[in-house]
Amino acid sequence: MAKDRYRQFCPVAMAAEVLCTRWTMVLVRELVAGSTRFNDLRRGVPRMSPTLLSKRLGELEAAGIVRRAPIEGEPAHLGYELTEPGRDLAPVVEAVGMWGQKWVEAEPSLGNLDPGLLMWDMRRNLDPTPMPEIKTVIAFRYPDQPEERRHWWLIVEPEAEVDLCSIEPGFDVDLDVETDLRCMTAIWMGLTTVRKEADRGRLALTGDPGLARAMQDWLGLSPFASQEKRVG
Amino acid sequence: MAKDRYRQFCPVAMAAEVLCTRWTMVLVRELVAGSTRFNDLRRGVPRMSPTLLSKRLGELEAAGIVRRAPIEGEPAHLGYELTEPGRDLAPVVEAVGMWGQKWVEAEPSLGNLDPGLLMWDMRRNLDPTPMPEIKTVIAFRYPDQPEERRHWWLIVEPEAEVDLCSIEPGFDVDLDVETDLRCMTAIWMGLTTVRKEADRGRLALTGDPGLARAMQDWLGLSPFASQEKRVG
DNA sequence: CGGGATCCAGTTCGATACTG
DNA sequence: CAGTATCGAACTGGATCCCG
Repeated sequence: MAKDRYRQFCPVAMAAEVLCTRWTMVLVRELVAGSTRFNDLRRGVPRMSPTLLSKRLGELEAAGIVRRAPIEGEPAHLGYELTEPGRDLAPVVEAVGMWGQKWVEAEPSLGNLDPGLLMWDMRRNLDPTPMPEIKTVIAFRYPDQPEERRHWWLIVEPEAEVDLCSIEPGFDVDLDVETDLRCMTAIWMGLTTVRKEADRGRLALTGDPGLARAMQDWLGLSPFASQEKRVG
Repeated sequence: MAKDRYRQFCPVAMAAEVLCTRWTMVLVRELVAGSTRFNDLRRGVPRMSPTLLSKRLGELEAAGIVRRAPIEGEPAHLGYELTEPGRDLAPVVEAVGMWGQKWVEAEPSLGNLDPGLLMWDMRRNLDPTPMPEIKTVIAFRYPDQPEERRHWWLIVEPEAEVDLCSIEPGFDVDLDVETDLRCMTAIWMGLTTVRKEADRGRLALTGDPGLARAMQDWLGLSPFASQEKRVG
């Protein structure tokens, strides 16, 4: 099957041969979102086996979508970098995601909860602008989750990438967010808001009141949150 | 594998679960292009087994993308009709196709020649506006193709669907087009033009001179022909 | 002819373990 | 950190057959 694929000259078919194999679209989303290291990519597609991830990356490289390039600051390691054709896949990912947000029912999506994925996405989209310009630590607690996936910390420092930990980082916590994973995911997806859920008592904020009030602002939502759902 | 798929709440992943299984994107392209009958769909995805086509249509129905509906004029038969979510996949198909047209090299595409597919697509996009308002028959001959795929006829009648035959329809032919399949496909894809190929002697037009002159106009090109290629 | 169902062989994928 | 190795399970494609 590897050799004879759709055998259609149509560009949709030619593109689908590369893009519409299992996991590829999700992997491309990770790449477009900015991950370049093998293990960072793994965090974005945790259920994909490393074997298959490696294979898919090889296929994307062969298709000219990614290229191996030294990781910034670590010249010894090669990461996976999008080429120009690869970056140009952003509209494809966007179209797929917008369609999904609009037409896939919320219930099945919220059946696929994963705190690691959620926190990894939140880490990426967090907007420090409305936060104080000092190191800020936000703790998330999901009491409905098993012990090892229950506690997470986001560490925001001016002029640096946001850090995500799943083990106590040892710093003072500025804001503590306690909620169930489903609720936090729904907020992230734009299906509800911090205020609504706080008012309903499904989300508790403890600590810096200013930080608590601004949560909806610094919490960057999913890139697709702006698209209204039309179903379920 | 059928039950546990990506297990990600991300809309890209939820959409990809339905759209990015093998053949599905190509099938959706056919549906978006307007085919509704099982056997019309087959002509658009000739290398897909009927078993798999049937299965995929069932999945699309379960996903709310198509619905069974009586075929116009044939109430006894049920066709596959796009629902509103299904019609809303047009931007996704468009994004994928535009990317393919822009970034997939021409050479591999032109290695997937198929006269049946090409003629089926041409039938669909032919624009009768610049043609005389009477029944017009155009014959295509591909001398490089095996006997049974060599001759094709498009029959254009005012106020009717364009008809495609692969057996002599018995009507007078108004224009005869003789070329190789690769050349005709490249024209259809917007990689070259009727005039260029005629000048190079790779395409011969015999019959009604007006019809011949206007060929580039009535020959509707691929929906992606307007996107310039950036590679090979 | 339209619209499938069945069966079989060949691939691909997922889970887990392991290595440089 | 960055991948390979392995093996059973699931999926795909092709051929064939069926039914109204």
